[in-house]
Amino acid sequence: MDHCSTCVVRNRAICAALGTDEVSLLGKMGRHHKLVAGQTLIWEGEDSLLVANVIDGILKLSTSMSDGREQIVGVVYPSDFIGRPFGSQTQYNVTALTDAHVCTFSSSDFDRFAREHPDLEHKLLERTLAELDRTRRWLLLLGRMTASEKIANFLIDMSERLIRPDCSFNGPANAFDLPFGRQQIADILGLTIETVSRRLNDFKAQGLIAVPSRRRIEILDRDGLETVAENASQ
Amino acid sequence: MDHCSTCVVRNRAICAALGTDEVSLLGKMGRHHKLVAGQTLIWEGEDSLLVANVIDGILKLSTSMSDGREQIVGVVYPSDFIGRPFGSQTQYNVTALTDAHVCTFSSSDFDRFAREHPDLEHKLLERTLAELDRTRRWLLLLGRMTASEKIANFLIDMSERLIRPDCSFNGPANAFDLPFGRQQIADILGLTIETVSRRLNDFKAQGLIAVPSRRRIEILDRDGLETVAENASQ
DNA sequence: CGACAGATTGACGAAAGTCAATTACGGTGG
DNA sequence: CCACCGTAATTGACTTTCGTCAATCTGTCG
Repeated sequence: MDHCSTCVVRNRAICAALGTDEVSLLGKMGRHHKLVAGQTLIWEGEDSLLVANVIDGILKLSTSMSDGREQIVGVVYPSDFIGRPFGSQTQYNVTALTDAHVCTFSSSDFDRFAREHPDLEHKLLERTLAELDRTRRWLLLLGRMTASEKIANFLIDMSERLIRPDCSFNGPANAFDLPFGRQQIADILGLTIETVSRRLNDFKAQGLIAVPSRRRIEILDRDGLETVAENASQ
Repeated sequence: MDHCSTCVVRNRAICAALGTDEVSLLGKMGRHHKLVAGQTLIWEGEDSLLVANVIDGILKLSTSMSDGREQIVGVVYPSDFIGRPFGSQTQYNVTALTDAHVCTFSSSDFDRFAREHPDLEHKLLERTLAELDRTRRWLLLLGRMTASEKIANFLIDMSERLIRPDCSFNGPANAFDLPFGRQQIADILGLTIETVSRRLNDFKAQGLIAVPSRRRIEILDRDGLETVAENASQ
């Protein structure tokens, strides 16, 4: 009955702030959910009714305009936290990119529990601060970088963040599968799929990367890619 | 000696989470600082040595690329909190846009104090979550909006956020002074000063706004401006 | 093997950037 | 109070980048 004791993210999710007794208290409030790829867990603008831990899978946070233009504003991985505690509305959609498992809590239950457990709130604060830093760096990418710079930075970022069956050290990977299609890459970088496709081919032609299949990326010249990421003109 | 008891932001800054005794403890750790317009308080990439409350004035948070391109990633007003607690590095510059007063704390002192005062951390968490929401909405603006849409949204945002000698209710202002020059507006919106200038003139020509002096904006047709903000094509 | 979504490629257009010249504001000092 | 100066902002001509639309290709899966 107590899923937490066997939970694969027990020591990496915010639950790591809690002792055995407390985590089982929290666990009793939580519900396991399976999501299929493409399924939306939380809708933009709806009342903030639930928060969740990601157990397995990858999800996107996105906002869109009335005419359909979309911007992905965050990507979450196993052990990451989802939702807006202490707030009335969630400002973005949360959608599974792959099949996923999440552990959901009612917002009000979670908020109450968190207020009674400062260590949990502290963990949440550290995560939120880190996410804010990351998001602010993304502003520079969206506001000031060219398409080539955006894509180079994106690839480097992915090579450092994917491959996280955590634990054992593994530096930046030079070959990996993206969990995104071209449209999603475009929605992350503020570009169109055509531009993403063209610039990727440029990189291929320059020998910086190889793209053996749709979602697979192999970085052949990391230094070169990093040069493009800093300053496309060099 | 105890500045806190007379502090104008005592009840709006994160200090509002603390009782009289605790705030005076915190106050003993704080240092008053005057900044002149243009002065940088924290440099991007340097060790995170201090955090601060803004007492008076407006400051920008910004990052830049090696060739000088700059993106403003945040703007802070009186009662707002500055800096990166619980972290090793600050990821952006903090620079005064106007003459300003801040109340600074050594990061390590503040971190220790915060961990001992859950209510303070909670306040900080709520602020950080709100700032993250705001920053994520900014991603949509930078990634997916046209210049006209960006500027219309910016003006509406400003009309709602300025005019905060707080307290007394005052809805969105239809006339206000921007605390930014054209270059700074460009650095917020990911544009050039020329484009900002041209689109502002378009709005003037359409009778949406008036620009009686360099930094003054008068919104003449808020509905029209909101229409442009949502969808420039309408 | 074939169908279909996803990705690529090409031709074209539009939006924003660049560079350069001009104008206007706002502060200073006479 | 007015003239002057320097910075900031505007304006114009031109270029570049990226987006749009349409056609084609490809790999994934039934």
